[in-house]
Amino acid sequence: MDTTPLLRRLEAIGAPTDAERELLANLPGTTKHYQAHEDIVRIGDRPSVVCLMLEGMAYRYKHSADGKRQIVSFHIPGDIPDLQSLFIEVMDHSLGVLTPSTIRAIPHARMHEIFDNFPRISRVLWRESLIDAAVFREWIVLRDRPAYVGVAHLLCEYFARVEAVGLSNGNSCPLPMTQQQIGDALGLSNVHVNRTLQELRADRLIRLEHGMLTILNKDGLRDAGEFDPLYLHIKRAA
Amino acid sequence: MDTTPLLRRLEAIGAPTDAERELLANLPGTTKHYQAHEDIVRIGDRPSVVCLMLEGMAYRYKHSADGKRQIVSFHIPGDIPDLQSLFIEVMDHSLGVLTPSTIRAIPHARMHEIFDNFPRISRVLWRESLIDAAVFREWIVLRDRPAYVGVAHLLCEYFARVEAVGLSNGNSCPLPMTQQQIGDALGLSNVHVNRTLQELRADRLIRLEHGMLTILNKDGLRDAGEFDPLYLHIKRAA
DNA sequence: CGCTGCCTTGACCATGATCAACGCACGTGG
DNA sequence: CCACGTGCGTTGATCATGGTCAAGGCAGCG
Repeated sequence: MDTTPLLRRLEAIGAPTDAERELLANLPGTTKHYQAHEDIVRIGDRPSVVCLMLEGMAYRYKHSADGKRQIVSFHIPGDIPDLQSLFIEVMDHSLGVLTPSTIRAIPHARMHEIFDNFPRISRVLWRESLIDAAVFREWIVLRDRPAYVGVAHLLCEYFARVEAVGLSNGNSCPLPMTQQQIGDALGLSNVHVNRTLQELRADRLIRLEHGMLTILNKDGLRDAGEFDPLYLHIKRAA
Repeated sequence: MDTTPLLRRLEAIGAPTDAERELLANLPGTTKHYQAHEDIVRIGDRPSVVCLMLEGMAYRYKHSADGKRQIVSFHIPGDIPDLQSLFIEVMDHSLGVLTPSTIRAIPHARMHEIFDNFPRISRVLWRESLIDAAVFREWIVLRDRPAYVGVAHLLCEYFARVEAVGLSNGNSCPLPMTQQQIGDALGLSNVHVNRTLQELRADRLIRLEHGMLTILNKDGLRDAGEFDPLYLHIKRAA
């Protein structure tokens, strides 16, 4: 079980103890694999486990009344996208995977034991859930910005998060979402996302081929996306 | 110090112990008053206290790059709008009040002591912060719906939350926001909010006068706003 | 009694949706 | 090895929701 991404977050808060490292290396629960487009939990479910992402990419979504899929977040290794199920019985949204993914399903009771025995882990996860909320706030604001800003911002945020868990390579990282899915996240049509990405390419800010994103001009993309990473509250290990 | 709204939430989770009631009646910290439009904390601040709303109404906001105010949440008595400052050093948004308000400023250290001594309070507040996030998710989706739906939804949500802490009166409650502020929350212009409210009135769904909202047709407003309160996870005391 | 903030109305305009069609790459089976 | 199917990206044409600008009304308050 590769829990490196989660360990990185713990390291950013402070040096993990041996007991904490031991815990992460031997997390209780069972490892599961999902095919692309499968759902992990659905709205209305009452889960008894939480999912730690080990590999792949997941997203949370709802459907609006007219049937459109609305993506509210993307999740990468190290995230626990359904942590809320520990404290809230019924799911108010669904969680699916974009790419073939591996997760660790940890029973709620085990998580509560971990909270009792490792208060620092509990604090890190509470903090993570508050950052989750900070990202939602940012997306609320994003939905009022023009498409060019929104797409650029999404790419900046995504890259920053992927980089923070060590899954980027220089200025490149995998970008497994389709243009349709980017649109579902930003409230744009796939057609308009396409045109916007073309603009970003024409402006020499990004390259996008074979599911790989390369940022050609980091400052330019940041400015285009009005991106200030403060709200991600990313800490780097000392 | 009237902590009835907060007590209601504790009651909804389970019968509070005498010690818990005692704690709520004598929360540490200092009581403060704010004038309408004053800010409690600002983006970039590093607060050393959290604010429990006792009276009035607050809101969290950011400014987008073009200078527009973007409201990301409204807060009513019983809320702790800046709970995140306990775990995240720097504020990534601002918190202000809409109406003259009374809050209890509780030092972070006191809050952490409470968490250590009253684990159930800690769980309730973690749960609250997750519901906070659920509301943000709903607002993300809302910003992709037509104005008529958005405004109706906002009113449904607001009324449900106010009712849950016992501050409504039948189908009426105070609605202290201006149309401009409703627009800042939904990403609409004040002009369009005005026209949308007129439609809702013409459709006999609401009455709105002297800062009081009256819901004339609850089912109708719910349908108009595509409102399903599941995401608020409101529990009622048994 | 006059300000000031908020609500209201009208005219015009732009961003991005929708609809429709085509291209293109990759995977699968004949 | 090629033919076909399918999912995704791309392009063009038309349209609508809601923004912007500008002006007036109205109520509460000093």
